[in-house]
Amino acid sequence: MDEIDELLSIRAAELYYEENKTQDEIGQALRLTRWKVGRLLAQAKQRGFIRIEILHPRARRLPIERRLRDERGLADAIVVSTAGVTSPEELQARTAQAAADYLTALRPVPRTLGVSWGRTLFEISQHLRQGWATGVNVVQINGGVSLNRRPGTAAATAVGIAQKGGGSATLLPSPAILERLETKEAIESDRVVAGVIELARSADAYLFSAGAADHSSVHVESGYLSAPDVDLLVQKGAVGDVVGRYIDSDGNIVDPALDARTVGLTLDELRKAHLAIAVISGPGKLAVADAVVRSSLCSVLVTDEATALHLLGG
Amino acid sequence: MDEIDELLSIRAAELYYEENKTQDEIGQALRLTRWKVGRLLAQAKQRGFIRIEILHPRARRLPIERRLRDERGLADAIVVSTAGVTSPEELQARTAQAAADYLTALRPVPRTLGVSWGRTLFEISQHLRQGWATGVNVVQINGGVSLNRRPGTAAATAVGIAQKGGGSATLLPSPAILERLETKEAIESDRVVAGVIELARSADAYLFSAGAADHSSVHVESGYLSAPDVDLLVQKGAVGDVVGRYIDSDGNIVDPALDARTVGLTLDELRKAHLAIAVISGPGKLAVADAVVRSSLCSVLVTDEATALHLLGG
DNA sequence: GGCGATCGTGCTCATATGAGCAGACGAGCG
DNA sequence: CGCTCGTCTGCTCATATGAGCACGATCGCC
Repeated sequence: MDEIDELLSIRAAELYYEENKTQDEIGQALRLTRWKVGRLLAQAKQRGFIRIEILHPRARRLPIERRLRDERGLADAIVVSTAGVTSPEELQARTAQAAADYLTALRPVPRTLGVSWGRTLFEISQHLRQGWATGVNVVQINGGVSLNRRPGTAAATAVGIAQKGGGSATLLPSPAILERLETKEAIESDRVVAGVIELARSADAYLFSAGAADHSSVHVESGYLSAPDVDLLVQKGAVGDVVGRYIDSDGNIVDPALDARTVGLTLDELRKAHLAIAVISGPGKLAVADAVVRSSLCSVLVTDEATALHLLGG
Repeated sequence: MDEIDELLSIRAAELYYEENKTQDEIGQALRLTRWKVGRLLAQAKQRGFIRIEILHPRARRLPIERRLRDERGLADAIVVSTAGVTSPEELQARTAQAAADYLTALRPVPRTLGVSWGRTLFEISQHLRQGWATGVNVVQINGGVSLNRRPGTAAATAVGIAQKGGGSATLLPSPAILERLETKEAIESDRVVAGVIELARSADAYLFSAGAADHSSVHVESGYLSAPDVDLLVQKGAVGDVVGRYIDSDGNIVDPALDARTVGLTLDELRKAHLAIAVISGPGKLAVADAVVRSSLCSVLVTDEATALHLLGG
């Protein structure tokens, strides 16, 4: 297209989209036939001169979702729009809302839902509506109730999701990571704990997030790991954690010894699940998000536009 | 509209604009009639959820132009889009291009065009195409050839516009501002100078910019005024200058004594013109732009979107 | 509880738009 | 010089969309 046509297509686009004239009227104004106008508009679109944005906190990006499904082999993907986002909190809220919406619309409704805990999960629980489901029982899939500095967040998450969904919550009464392997094995052989883990294994669906491998991690905040511990993990290639288990960029366990002291479902159990919903968003989690998707830890991903584009761009 | 309809309208908009489904298909997907879908889309537009932007350096904002004409009484207005602008230089270039386009499309073609000089005018001269008109003679409307540090800019502007328009340029061989009133009167009574000014008065159209009242002014740069002079003018209420004459926010001359020493067309002569095209853009010129429009110094304004919205918002 | 006002709904019909096609035009080549 | 090929143009026709209308539900008011 030469410059004259390019300019005409811009003039046509202005009249069409900003002044909502018909293509015929534009044709008269610019001394073109209406078919020429239609073609100019089509070219303007195709060449990317026209950008249509949907400005709404609940807006999604369906074309990106499709690409994620097709190119990254996900069963489903939910991508929230970042248009008009001003703060990290807003991004987090939008993603949590989208996850809550996805859960609410999920069919068939899971009878048992396995959940992890953390900031993201807690926010999802808050965005769920009272009565989002009827009779959904919730079970924790990794430990972490007791040592939390902000007590009750882990429990509140599971209980909140269950209560709003008209079911009950089953907590996993165990720390996330234990100091000694023996203690971990002893705890796992406890009848109650073993029962909870068994229940978690039988869940119809899992909902979890992933943490970045840095000092802002809930594991550091909760006291399960120290800042130097995390530095060491990063040195070994860790990009983040999923249900308390640190993985590298290929989704492999970074520190098997540490992993053996971590209570809850294993990553392979997650991988075998029919429905594993990961909710991961924010610029700090690009690497983990990629690792999770690359290693098929989730079948469904809820994320933001920027993260999604990163997953597709690499 | 309740929340459920709001969400539906967003879903519909996603399917319509991002997935280009027909309203009928969307109706089937969301279990709505196609008429309902059409109404949801109309509401989404009307409530501002849908934003359509035209991303092109030559794109204009016609609705804003219309409002400027209607609400600020301009004969015509050209508003360039700021979408995708990354630097002040780009904004300047877009505005200059728009002014050049406007001149080129101007009918009837002016036989004599009065021009001021400065950074903006120079850039317009560069954006004009060879042969933008045939036989347009250009005359300077205010003094300022000699003292310029970057010599020749003022002359190059007028000469460039004339040469590309197949005409000749008439320069005003005088400083912009003289130190003594007597000198100014002597210069104006010179046969050549008086002849040029007489020619300028008879021009069919005027093209000029406006300067902000600060130290970045070309008058400071050219040595006609010192920084403290400008500070004093600001103290007296100056918001900027037009053809070398400093005005307050109502368009009145700030310092009559200084004005009497300024060579060129007077502001009232500009106001009486049939066609006075002001080209003013950039965040530093909001106040002058407002003063120029408020006091009818121009009949046509070429500006950027942000400045235009400022003119409408106050 | 009856009644009108108001709103939302799904229709009919007119209009706007896009797909596909036949002819015109011009560039490149034998 | 004439041919062919590809591109662009303006058409026909099918489809998508929007305006306007009649109906029924809902609500407030008496």
